[in-house]
Amino acid sequence: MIESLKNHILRFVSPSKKEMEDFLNIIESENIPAKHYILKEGHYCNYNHFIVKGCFRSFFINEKGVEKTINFGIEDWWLTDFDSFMNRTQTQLNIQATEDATVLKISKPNLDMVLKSSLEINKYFRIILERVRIADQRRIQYMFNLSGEELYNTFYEYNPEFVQRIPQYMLASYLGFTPEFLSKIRAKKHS
Amino acid sequence: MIESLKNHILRFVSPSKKEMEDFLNIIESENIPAKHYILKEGHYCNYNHFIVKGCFRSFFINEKGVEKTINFGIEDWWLTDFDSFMNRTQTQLNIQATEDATVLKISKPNLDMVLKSSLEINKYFRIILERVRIADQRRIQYMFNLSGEELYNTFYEYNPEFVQRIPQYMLASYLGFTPEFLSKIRAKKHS
DNA sequence: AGAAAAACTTAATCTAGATTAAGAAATATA
DNA sequence: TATATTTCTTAATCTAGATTAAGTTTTTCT
Repeated sequence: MIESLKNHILRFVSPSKKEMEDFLNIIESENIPAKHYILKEGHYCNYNHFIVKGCFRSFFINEKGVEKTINFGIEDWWLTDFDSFMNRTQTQLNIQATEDATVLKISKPNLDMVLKSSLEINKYFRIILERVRIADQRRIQYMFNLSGEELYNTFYEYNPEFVQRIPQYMLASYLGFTPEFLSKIRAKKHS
Repeated sequence: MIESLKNHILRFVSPSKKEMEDFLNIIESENIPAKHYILKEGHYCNYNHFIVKGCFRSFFINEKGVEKTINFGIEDWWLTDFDSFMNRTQTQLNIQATEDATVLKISKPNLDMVLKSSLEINKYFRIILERVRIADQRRIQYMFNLSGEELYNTFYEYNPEFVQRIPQYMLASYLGFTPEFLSKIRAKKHS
């Protein structure tokens, strides 16, 4: 199971045997049943999670009580609230499994320890973050420039299988509009 | 002038004398007059830029010909199109100085060379990217949850001096609405 | 200093998407 | 296999912000 993380690392960097072992040794694993949380508003985010199997969403609840989904995570993604994790602040986010899931996780002190001295693990996280940055920028660009309907069509085009995997109201929330509006879009599309 | 980059690095990491020198040695510098570009749509983004003095905006031009500002950069920020820079693809972005500016810049091959072996410089960019990630996530969260008026007020609250520094139409574009709407907000506020 | 260009304002009209509400399907649970 | 819960749909009404267009103010350049 830890193999999936090992393989992911090897896709990007080439640690020595010792470097890899030192890193994998401080990884913990956990099974999360569907609908359970790995992070809840008001708590401290103590782990960065690598998703081995399953799907998660991170969302916050606004002042009107509406859930706003800001990210999804699936297999081979790292998921955390960086703000809370790095700055040791209380999180405003909830991270919930949308289906039965397995994660590997690493605590802040353990991660700090490895990052203090391991060149390749630093490289690994730097590269991951570069890719995340590209994805975030692209998302911001889309949000600015596309209508709701275009956002849905674009998302569907690039992630057809994923759309089947989650309830529509979560996708609507992620794309920045209401579930009712998503229904409208789909009705239009299939007519 | 390269002192400002050196100081920035020392705020986050502790390279050896040699590590710092090797890095600073491959940095180039450039003065950019107001309105000039350091990146233009269709070109390859060959540099990551560290802003010593001045202000830049990165924007793309949509199919209707409207400029959409997706980022600003000021003193002590790194600015590039990561997608183009990392993946060696043609950029869709323009990066323009909004006032006379000075940048330090590093080419992709030179940066790759340093990152291959320097632990501290890898750490440095990893930490920068973690902070960028936090900012991006916060921005997405705001964009989802705040009205145009709230976005402006929040931005103004946290960056009062910066609002004076750029034309309003750029800020409107960055916040995701039209300059006319920003005028409306301000008229309301000052009445 | 004067002309041209760039930036900002105001106001009327229009529209994408929100809101509200009610019912229908689908899924989970006993 | 019935009941409860969750998810999805439809439709009427409403609103934040876009669009268009014209005029004004500010900045830049010669």
